[in-house]
Amino acid sequence: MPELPEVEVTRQSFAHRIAGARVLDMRLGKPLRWPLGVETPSLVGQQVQHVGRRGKYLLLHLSDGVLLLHLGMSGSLQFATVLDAAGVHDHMDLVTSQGTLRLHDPRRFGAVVWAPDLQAPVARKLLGRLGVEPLDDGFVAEHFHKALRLRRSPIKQVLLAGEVVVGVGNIYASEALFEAGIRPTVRADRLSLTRARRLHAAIRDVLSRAVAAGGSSMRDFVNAHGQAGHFQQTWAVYGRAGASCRVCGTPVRTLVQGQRSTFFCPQCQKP
DNA sequence: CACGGATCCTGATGGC
DNA sequence: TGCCATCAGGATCCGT
Repeated sequence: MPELPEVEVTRQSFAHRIAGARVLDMRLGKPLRWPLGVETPSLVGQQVQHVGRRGKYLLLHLSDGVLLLHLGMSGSLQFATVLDAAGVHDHMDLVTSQGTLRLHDPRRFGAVVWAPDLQAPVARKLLGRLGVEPLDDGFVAEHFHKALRLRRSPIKQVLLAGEVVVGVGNIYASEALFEAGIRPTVRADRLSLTRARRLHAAIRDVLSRAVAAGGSSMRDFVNAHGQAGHFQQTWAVYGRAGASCRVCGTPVRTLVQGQRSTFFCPQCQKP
C-alpha cells in the first residue's frame, strides 16, 4: 500500500503530536513478516524525541534507540487518545502520555523493529542498501543517470528495487514514467542523460504532488487521523488499463514486470 | 555480483 | 448464494 507519499503523509500527521511523549506501555499482536527473531525490549519510560523517515520506513527516535516501522502493503497507523479495543489486524499499540499509536496491517507484510541506534546491525541490514531520498537535495539528475547506467533491468524494476532511489513503489513508478514519456520496459542503462533528467524531475514532481494531496487511497490507506488521501483521482495511467490516455486519447495498456502490474501509454511513452 | 522468480498473508472482486 | 481464481500499495530470499 504505502509508498513514500503515504508514509510521509502518515509521518506528518502525527509526528508533532507524539513528540515529547513518554511511553507508558507497548503491546504487540501477531508477529509481522520480517525480519524474524528480533526482540523488542521494554520501551516503557522512554521519551519520544522525533519521528523521521527513511524510504518507506518510519523512524521513531526514542531516548535509548529507534523504533523502525514499515507499513508493508496494507499497513496504516492511527494516533488517538481514545481507541477501541485492538482488533485481529492491530499488531502494535504504543501507549504514550499523549496518545496511542496503533499499527493496523491485515496482510502483515509490515515490520516493527527495535534498534539501539541506526548503526546497529539490524538497522544497517534494513536501511543499509537503500538509495537516495528523492525529495532531498542529494537526489541529483547527473548522479541518478550515472547510477542507472550500471543497471540492465527495465527502468521500472530499477525504480521499484529502491537501491538507486527510494520510495517509488508500483503506483508512482508507472506515474513518473508516464510523466517522463519513458516506456517502463526501457533498459535503465540505455536512458540518455536527457531522459534521465526528465525522469528525475518527474519522480520529484509526482511524489511531492502526492504528498500535498494526502497520498493515494486505493482501498484502505488513511493518515494517523483516519483521513484518506485523494491523489488517486489524479492518476494518469495507474489502474486505467483500457481507458483513454488523458493526453493523447490512446488506450492505456498494461503489462506485468516482476509479478507487478505496469500501466503505460504506448503513444506518449517512447521505447 | 546482478538478475528473475517464488514467496510471505489476508481480503476484495469477478466469473461461472 | 457458493466456490474458485485472480489480484492488491512491499521486500526478502534463493537459485542461476
